Amino acid sequence: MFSKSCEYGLRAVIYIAQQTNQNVKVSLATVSEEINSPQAFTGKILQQLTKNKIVKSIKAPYGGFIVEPKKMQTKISEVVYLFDGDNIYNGCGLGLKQCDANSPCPLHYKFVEIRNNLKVMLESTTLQVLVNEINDSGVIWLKR
Amino acid sequence: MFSKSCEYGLRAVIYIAQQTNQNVKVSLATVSEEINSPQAFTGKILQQLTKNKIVKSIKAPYGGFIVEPKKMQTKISEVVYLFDGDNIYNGCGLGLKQCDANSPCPLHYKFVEIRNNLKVMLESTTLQVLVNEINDSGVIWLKR
DNA sequence: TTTATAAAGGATATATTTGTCCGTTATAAA
DNA sequence: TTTATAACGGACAAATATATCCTTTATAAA
Repeated sequence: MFSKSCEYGLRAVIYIAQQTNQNVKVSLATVSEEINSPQAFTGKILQQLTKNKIVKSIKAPYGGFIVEPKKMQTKISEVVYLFDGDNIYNGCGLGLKQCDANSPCPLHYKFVEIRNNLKVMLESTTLQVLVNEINDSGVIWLKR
Repeated sequence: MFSKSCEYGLRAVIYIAQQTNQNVKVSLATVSEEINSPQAFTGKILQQLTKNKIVKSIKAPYGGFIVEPKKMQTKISEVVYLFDGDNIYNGCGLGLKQCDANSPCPLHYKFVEIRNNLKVMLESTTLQVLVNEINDSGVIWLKR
């Protein structure tokens, strides 16, 4: 479904958001450990999230990553877009460049609903929403 | 969503099924031309479809590929499974190995419905269904 | 039986994704 | 001001996906 980069990116940002919500700043080492991802590669992922202002990095001793309050409104779709673009919910299921109601591929109409559900889900789910749900349930599963 | 191999595989098998339905046997050259895919690579794809009995190849002058009548009941999910496995509708959206109702990732429940819709769609759509729809609409868009 | 045709399949090439290594940079704390 | 820490970023490596080339094999038709 998503690329590895995107999966790691989503797990990382959700983890950081949840830790920020507990007033905890987390280092790369901690993130990669807690989401079970390769550390150096996760470093690159976090750089992308930082450049795009989705997370904030503190470059210093006792530094690390946080999600600033206003960025808790970040939609999951923005994170997905950063790593994988919008092909997953806007592209043709059979890989055609041009595929719409005017010249639909044989699976076009069957895909429309599914892809739209996915899009709506990704666009209606913010980091804050996920953090709240995690807080309510008490457990966070991001590493197995 | 799907790999290139899977996209080519789906386009190819749909095209061949539709041509078989018109009593036309098609060569690799024709298939790759009509679905706009690289010929040699498409050859490998067709070999996989042949080995898995989804299409039948006739290795001879004036040979080519057809979909045998009983294979018109092949589900799209079988083709997808052949190339991409079932991760797309059975795997965790965040890439966790273990993710279910007992230990759900933060997106688990939001994904359940979407992935299930996809699964149902792929499992309820047969080549015959698509060929009928193509025949009804009169046009087949598989190459742009 | 010979020949021409088209698929099969092995070897290889290219591109992209995933992943690592290591020196550089910023900065908090001593 | 010095030092230790943790992110940054460039170069490189490995794995996988995508794609090509060319020889071999099967067989229909002449």
